[in-house]
Amino acid sequence: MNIDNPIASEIFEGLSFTNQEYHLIAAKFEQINLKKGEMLIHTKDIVYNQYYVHSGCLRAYFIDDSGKEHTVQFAIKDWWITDFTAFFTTSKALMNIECIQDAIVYKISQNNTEHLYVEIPKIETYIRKKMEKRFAAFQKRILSSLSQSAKERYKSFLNTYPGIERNVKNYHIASYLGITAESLSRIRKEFT
Amino acid sequence: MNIDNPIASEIFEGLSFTNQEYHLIAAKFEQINLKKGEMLIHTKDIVYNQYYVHSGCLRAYFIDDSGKEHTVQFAIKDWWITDFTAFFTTSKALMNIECIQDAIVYKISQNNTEHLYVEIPKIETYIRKKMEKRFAAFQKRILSSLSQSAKERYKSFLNTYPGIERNVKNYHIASYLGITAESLSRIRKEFT
DNA sequence: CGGTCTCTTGACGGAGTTCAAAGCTAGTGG
DNA sequence: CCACTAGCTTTGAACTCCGTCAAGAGACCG
Repeated sequence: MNIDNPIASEIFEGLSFTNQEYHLIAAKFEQINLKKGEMLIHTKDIVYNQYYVHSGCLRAYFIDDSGKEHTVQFAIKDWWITDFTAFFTTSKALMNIECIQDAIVYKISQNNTEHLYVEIPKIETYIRKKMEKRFAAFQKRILSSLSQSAKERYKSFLNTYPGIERNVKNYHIASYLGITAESLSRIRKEFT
Repeated sequence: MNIDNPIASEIFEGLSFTNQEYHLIAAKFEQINLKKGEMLIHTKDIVYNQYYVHSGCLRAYFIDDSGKEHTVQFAIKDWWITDFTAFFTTSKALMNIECIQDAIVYKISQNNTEHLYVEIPKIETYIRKKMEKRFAAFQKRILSSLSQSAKERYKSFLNTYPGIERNVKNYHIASYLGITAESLSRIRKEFT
C-alpha cells in the first residue's frame, strides 16, 4: 500500500507504479460519498462514468414495463458498478443505481478510462483480466437462472455475496433471484 | 480485405497491420473444419483454446445434475466461442461445445492470445472493446431472463440471432430460452 | 409510542413442466 | 427415386412451482 496514493494501490491492487503514474491515476478519479438511499444513476441519464466501490453497498436495477424492479447487480467492496451497456457506448441508462448502505466510491469517466489505458497499458491488461472474471461470473449466473430452482439460486447467491443478508433487504435479494419477496420468504423458512 | 492475410483482416476487421504484424497473427491461428455433430470441447477437457467462427454454427451447452441440457451460447459468423470460464483460468470445462452446422473456425491458444496482446497492443484494445459489447449483451440476457415471459424471450432471441431458426433445432432454442421443447412448440403455434 | 416499512402467511390462479402418444421430416440405404 | 427409420415436433391431460392479492405480524425510526 503506497501511502502517497492509496486509491491507485487499492483499485489496481498488485500493480506497482512510478510517482508520475500515481499522479496520472489520482488525477482521474474523484471520491464520492453516498448516503443510503441516494441515486448514482437514473434511467435516461447519459452514462459518462463508472464507479469503483471502496466501501458500502450499491445495487443496479431495471424497471420493466409493468413497473416491477429487477436487480441486475449488487456491488460491494472492490466491485465496479455502472450501467455498463450505457457506459460503453456513452448512451442513456436503462438502469438505476442506488446506494443501499452508506458508501464511498471512486468515480472515473469514460474518457479518462480510455486515456488511462493508453498512458499506462498495464492497466488495460489489468482491467481486461478483471473483466474476464466478471464475464465468467455472468456466464455462471445465466447458467444458474437456466438450470436451478429458486431455492438453489438462493444458495448460490449466498456464496457469491457472503454475508450480504445483513446489508440488503430481502425484497432486493428476491428481485435479484427473479422471484417475489413472498416466495423468498417461504424458501427461507424451509432453510432453518 | 488484405489478400495476403484474409484471416487477420476478417478477425480484426477495421484494424490495419504491417506485413510483419500479419505474419505474427497468421502464425498464431489454425483453421479447423468441423462437420455437424463434431464436438469442439467436452466437459472436463482442459480448455487451452478459443475459436473465432468464420462460418457455420456452434453451440455451448451445460448438462445439469438431472441430465438436462442448457444452451448458454450459440455462435455464428464473427462470434468467438469457448468455455470462457475454463479458458480464462486454463481449467477444466464445465460445458460442451458442439458443431450444429458445418463450420470453419480459427483456433488460437490462451498463450498465443496473451502474446498477441503484448506484441500488438491495439489488438488488446480491439478485443477489450468487443468484450465490452458481449458484456453488455450478457447483462441484457440476464435482464430478459428476469423480467420477460417465455414468449417475450423467444421474440428477443429471434432479434439477437436473426435467421437462426433455419439452422437450429427447436429443442436447442428451447434450452437456450430456459423452457422445454413442448412449451416452445406451443409458443410458436400462437405466433402464426 | 405511533407510524411506516418489511417480512410472513394463506388462498387461489396461471405459466410452464412432465409424461405419453401421435404426426412430421429428413437422411439413409436399397 | 422411393421407402423406411430415427429424430424432431406437436398435442393433450394432469400436475407443480411460483406469482398475485390480501391481511396480519414484526421491526425500525423519529
